[in-house]
Amino acid sequence: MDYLYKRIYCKCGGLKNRGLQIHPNLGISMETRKRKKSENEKEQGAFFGLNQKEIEKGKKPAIVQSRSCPFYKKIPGTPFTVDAFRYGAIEGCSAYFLSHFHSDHYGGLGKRWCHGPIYCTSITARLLNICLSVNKRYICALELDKEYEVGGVKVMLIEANHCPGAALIHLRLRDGRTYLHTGDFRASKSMQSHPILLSYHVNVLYLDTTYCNPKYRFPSKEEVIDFVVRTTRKYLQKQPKTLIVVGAYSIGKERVYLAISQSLQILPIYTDASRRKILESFGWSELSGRFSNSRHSSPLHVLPLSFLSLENLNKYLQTLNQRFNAVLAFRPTGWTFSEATGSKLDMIKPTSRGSVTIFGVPYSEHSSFNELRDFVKFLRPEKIIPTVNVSSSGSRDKMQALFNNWLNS
DNA sequence: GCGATCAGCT
DNA sequence: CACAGCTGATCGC
Repeated sequence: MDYLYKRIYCKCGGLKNRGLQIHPNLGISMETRKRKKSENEKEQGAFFGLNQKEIEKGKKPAIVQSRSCPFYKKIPGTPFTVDAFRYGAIEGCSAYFLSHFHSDHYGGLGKRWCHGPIYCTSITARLLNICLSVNKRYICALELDKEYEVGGVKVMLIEANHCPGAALIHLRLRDGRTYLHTGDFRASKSMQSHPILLSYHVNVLYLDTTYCNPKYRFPSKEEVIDFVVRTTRKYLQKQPKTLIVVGAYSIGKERVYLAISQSLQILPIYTDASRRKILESFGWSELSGRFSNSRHSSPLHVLPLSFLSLENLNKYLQTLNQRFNAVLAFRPTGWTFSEATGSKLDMIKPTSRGSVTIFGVPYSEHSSFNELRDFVKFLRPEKIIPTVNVSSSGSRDKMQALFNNWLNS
């Protein structure tokens, strides 16, 4: 058991950052590395800030130090960047915003960060300290829904409905212009009643366009949670000695297991020490009060998503010697290929073998296509700068055509 | 050995 | 598929 546990999901903090400080001498050696052939290599190079010479030589932006910060991470007219920590010191940037604590956004942060103050929510601030050992003197925690002045700009962080600590960044410049950077977010109707979004017209919107394609339709979080709870109840009725497992990678998806714990009164939630420490740092009493140290006495376990295979879960079940005789696992992923919409959730077919059953559920922490469209139509910004799916001109053009359509109808 | 990075993978 | 990592290889120190 210990072997399985340590090897598969307890590696020194499990959730620790792998990407750290840029090294000044990483240059030449990287060029020898294998590279993926790409048709629009040249175009990508230009987009990601390689100079023309480098592009003509066929260089990819593999060298961190020579790769410059893409334009969409810089906020014009301000000394700010957003989620830009992997480019060393950025010229003209005196305040580095971090929208939320996921590695593709905080990449480059670590104990040696020294390029300037990092502005984020208090949950994200605690995670920077706990997980990445970022020097406290660089961390500036801002409360949600409170206006601050930073470098002559009025700043407000707004709940992003993504992972814990994720924020939208609302900026009001001295010249009267208003910008909104969504970081990663899931747009919702309730966001549309936020006072600051109702008070100021947004000139430029930096938008999380992860699912900016009509094929991305999925149910609300509430519908998925309801499905998970109903399914759990059904399995427990049939087999009371079922172990419930919820997969998760770093932070995010907490509501899924919290809802199971709350609605089924199977109080204790078991997870490993490193994840527990992180979850407790959120300061959510309804969650922190439910943890158990004992794998054997808790019927609800939170395990790394990568661990959720039929084989692993079957082994895991064996290690809990007789306490449980079946496993019901949920794999909350952004989007499932199966066309599971709100009304079709019950059509989701699990994979199962022996006494292990795994359900993939479309619990998304990004906006669906329709949610994105409704949010943009509500804001009616003059300009939209997508921050995701920007590496190919094809997808950029497609998105721009959609934006034009939304704003002109 | 250790930290940092990337391609490849899921 | 796409998310948000994880793994192994490799490099510099």
